[in-house]
Amino acid sequence: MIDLRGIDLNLLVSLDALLAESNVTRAAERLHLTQPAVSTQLARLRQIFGDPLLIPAETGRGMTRSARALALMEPLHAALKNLEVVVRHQPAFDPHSDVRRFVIAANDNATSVLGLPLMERLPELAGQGVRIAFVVADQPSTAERLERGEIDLLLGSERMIPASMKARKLFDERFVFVQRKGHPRGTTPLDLDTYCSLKHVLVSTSGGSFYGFMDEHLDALGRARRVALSVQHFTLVPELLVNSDYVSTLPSRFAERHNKRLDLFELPFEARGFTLFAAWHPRNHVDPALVWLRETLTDLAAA
DNA sequence: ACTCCCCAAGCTCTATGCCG
DNA sequence: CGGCATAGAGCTTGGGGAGT
Repeated sequence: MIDLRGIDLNLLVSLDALLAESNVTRAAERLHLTQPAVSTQLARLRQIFGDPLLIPAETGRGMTRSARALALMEPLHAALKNLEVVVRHQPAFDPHSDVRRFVIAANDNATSVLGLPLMERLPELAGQGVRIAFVVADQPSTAERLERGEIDLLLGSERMIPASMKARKLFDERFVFVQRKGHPRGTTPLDLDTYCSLKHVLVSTSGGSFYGFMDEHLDALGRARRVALSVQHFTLVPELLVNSDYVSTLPSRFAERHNKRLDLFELPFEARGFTLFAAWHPRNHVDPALVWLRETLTDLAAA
């Protein structure tokens, strides 16, 4: 049972403006009310919360948010935004004028192939108000963080997507073989014997493993390769390869981003690829800001 | 169920006090 | 002086109770 007796929800809208402005007069302008009206609202809010919320600064100019006020800012704003979505169903999102922070969880492959293009093009796609934080998708807490609203969007392959989330396919991915430009192997097409004889760098996103998808495929063929190094981050591999004779097997889009320094070859055996998805909490399905973000990423994935 | 009326609440504005 | 708080007067709005 939700009990909000005695609380005028419009007061919370005023509080949202007060906390954003830290200034009664400017909050009043924003709310299309007079300064005394908002001042009395602030007095009522102080009563309700049992906290000064805004404290007049020592200098006599400006006000400072109390600790309680600071803690309230984000959740209150998010709650009011959610409420607006429910009530109005579709408040428009304008990336060029609206203020919004997005948190995207992804491994460094997805961050490289989708995040970097997004970051590079952000200045033309959105205004100063749109900021994006990329965070590591660390299973299994990702699902909980999506649930709590700490993460807006998860980029990952099918096995990373919690069943309770909505998801959209971004693209199919396949693996390619990579070696540095000028590698002593030469640039002829790769055969299975050569592949197995080279020293491989494996990306183990869970960390520490020397046995990956490719090794499963080789197993099935009754073959094996030499995995000399295991790293947890895709982004380390190009640097490692250009300064050595190590080779690797990488997702093709990631490899293409480094084609100035690395040569790409088809694998000498059939290897299963994967599909990259964007996933989000069902409550955000109609949030226009997240609809925009998903559309933008889908466009970039298709480009 | 509907209408009418009263009252409380909250808005407006102006004026003014207070504080650094 | 700038900015917030408060007071008083007048107005509108909406809820609740009483009467039909």
